[in-house]
Amino acid sequence: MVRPREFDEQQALSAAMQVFWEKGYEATSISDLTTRMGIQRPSLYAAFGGKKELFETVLHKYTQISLTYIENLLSRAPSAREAVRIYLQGIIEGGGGRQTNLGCLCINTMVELAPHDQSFAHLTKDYQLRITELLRQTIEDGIRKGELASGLNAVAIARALTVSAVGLAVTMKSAPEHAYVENAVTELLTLLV
Amino acid sequence: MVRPREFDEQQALSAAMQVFWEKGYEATSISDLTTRMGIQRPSLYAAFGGKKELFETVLHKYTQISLTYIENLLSRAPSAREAVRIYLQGIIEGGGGRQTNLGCLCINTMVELAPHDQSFAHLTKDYQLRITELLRQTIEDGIRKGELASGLNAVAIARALTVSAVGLAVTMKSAPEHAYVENAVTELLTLLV
DNA sequence: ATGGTTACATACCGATGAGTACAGAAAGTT
DNA sequence: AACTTTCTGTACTCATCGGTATGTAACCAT
Repeated sequence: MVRPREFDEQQALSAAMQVFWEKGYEATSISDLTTRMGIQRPSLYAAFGGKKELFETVLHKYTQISLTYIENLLSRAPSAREAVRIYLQGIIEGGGGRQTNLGCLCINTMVELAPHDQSFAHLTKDYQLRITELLRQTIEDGIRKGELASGLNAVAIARALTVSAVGLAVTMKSAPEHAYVENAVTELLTLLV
Repeated sequence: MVRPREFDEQQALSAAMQVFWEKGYEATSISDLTTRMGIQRPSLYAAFGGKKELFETVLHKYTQISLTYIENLLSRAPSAREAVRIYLQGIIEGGGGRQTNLGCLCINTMVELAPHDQSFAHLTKDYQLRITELLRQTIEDGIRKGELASGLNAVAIARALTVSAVGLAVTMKSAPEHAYVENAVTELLTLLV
């Protein structure tokens, strides 16, 4: 009813996302966050609860954005194979607000926090399953349209590609040779033949 | 010349490896280390330099052990395809001292530290390249022996499989369904057909 | 304009972080 | 047995951690 927030919550969340993305959860301090979010300490606690709660909110926002982005990417592609190629290529080149060598926030979280926190294990696993589901639909559409061989096991391929996409996102963090990852992607696409 | 160390350095390093493996670099404190290594704070600094130096030593030891283990695994398998299958299966089941849901220390490091530290980026990338090289040799041996089709692109397949192996190790950290990863591995093995 | 409420900003809290000084204990050498 | 050297263990430093108390400024309804 009185005195509205002076900062935009979504904008602050985006800033927090950037910081967690760059530094990881443990290495990010509250001071890092308040500086980049442009707000004061007590405001952070009042608006977002605390470091862990803020991170959960940030991660949730990230998965929403990321999955929507991937869904659009896949559905707008001219063919099933192109869809998968564009998706994997995007991981290499960092499309959709990604910075290549920072990988995927959700995958980073899977590595850092999933083994120690059940809720993060569940959240990150769920993210991965949703990607698999999107890929499965893309592949099945391709089969239905006659672009892909009817004998393909859409579920198995979607799972293999998801695992590979995770590996690709992680590999990017070590700044690999361009030819290395391009080559891997090309080979992975033969799963669709 | 006088008073030898009261602790075994290699044993202490193994203990430190365990801790870093479980908690990651940032989340591990010196107290965590000294407790599990069974030594006192100043002994740690005297013997290993400091947290970062200790971690570098630990990571070096880890890559040595891991690569030797993988090399043996691949070379002892009855066939090229079996070799790759056993390797990927090992990631799922946690062979060779691995604990499944902790993933691979070197891959964890790639995620946590590679983007912020050039030396770790190099070290982890090198680890990955060595695995690729081992896989390439295995595949080429298979082709030479007639187990695998002569038209296969050994380099590309080795790269794709390495990326997938990385993804698999990461995926394991979120405690996925057994069928999910088994399925993915089976599908990935079709790259060798 | 004013009262009641909420956000902001400074300054602080205890706990813990990495790293070290220093004294006492143990070993090899003579 | 005494001396020198190195390791061990306690206790400390200073910085920073996550989180909070408190006073002040800003807003809205009346």
